[in-house]
Amino acid sequence: MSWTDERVELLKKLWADGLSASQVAAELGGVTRNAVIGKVHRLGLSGRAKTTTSTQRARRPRNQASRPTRQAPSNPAPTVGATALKADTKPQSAPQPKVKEKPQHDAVVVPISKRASILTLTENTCKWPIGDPGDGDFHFCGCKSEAGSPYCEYHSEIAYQPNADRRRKRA
DNA sequence: CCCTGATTCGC
DNA sequence: GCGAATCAGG
Repeated sequence: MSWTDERVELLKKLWADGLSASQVAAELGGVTRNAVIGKVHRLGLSGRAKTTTSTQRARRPRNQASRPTRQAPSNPAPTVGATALKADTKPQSAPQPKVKEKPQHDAVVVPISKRASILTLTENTCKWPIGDPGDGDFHFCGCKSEAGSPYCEYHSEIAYQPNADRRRKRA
């Protein structure tokens, strides 16, 4: 994937918009965050606002040339539907409503939607829709989602909530 | 451990 | 020029 002008434009736009390199990479598709960062640097727009402008990082000392030939990780191709939000309920491990409440630290915070756009969604971002589709204010949760789940911790519970009354007289 | 960007270097 | 590897900080 070469950097076309449009690609670069979008890159700059997203970068300037405050999106992280990984976000931009996920949006662009076909590129890793490293590629994005590299490109950003080459373009000369590093450090848009504030970054780890502290220490000088550690420059490559040397002897890194001995790198095995493993630069082809075969792109797994992201599956972020950039058009329709298909309900890919694919709980491979059967989402059993376990009662093992795990009070780790704090309560599950949620109402903090990152206003994630359809493009910023990745494999590990909560795809919980917020707002009305079609409405300009429609967005997604965007929080960190559990591995294998399209939603974050909070929304997963809602999504996989066991039916309340299933004693519907089934034929 | 997850993420972030930064830098260097082989291609 | 490009991007992986690696680093370093949060």
